[in-house]
Amino acid sequence: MEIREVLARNLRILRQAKGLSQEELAHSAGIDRTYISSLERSIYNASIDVVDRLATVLDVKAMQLLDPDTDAVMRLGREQTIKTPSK
Amino acid sequence: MEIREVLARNLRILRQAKGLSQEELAHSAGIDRTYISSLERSIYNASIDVVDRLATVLDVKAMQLLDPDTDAVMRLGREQTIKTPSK
DNA sequence: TTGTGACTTAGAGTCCGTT
DNA sequence: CAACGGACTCTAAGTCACA
Repeated sequence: MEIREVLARNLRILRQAKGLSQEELAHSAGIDRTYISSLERSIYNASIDVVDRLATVLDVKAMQLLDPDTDAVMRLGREQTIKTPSK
Repeated sequence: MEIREVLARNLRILRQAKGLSQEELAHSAGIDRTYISSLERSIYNASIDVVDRLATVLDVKAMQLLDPDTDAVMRLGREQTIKTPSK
């Protein structure tokens, strides 16, 4: 399992868990919409900087986006759905 | 704290814990010698593929190289020192 | 709303060397 | 053994048009 596929899956899981479209996520992270699409299709080896920016928007740590454990990531996604913005 | 600095520190900690030189690590991971040096000095934003290959050589998961928790990484480093190659 | 191709450019990553 | 520089190549980064 390529690391870029792990990122692709986690990205999509967490993005959908937050109810965001690729466009919304892209805008929040200051990244182009089509680039998000590319990442979710494992086209590129993202840099850790991009991973970090996406993680911030998705309310997780950068390291969690690279976690191959899908279940753990989905649990994380559900938490994020419940723990709404607040503050 | 920039993500590339986190990687830089973790890289150096784990590499030294394994008693490897930059050159040895570079060679084992199929990466250029000077590039490892650059990464440890936070010059570049590595791609997740490079992070993954380095993690493999260092006997850790890719996600652990991006862990900002220095103590956790050092504990990991000590474990790796004890649990020698074997096999 | 997303996928895809075509494109440009900034920077990742390599290879030579010296200090 | 590591830091550092220059010159190079290749791909990620970023944008646009269109299905």
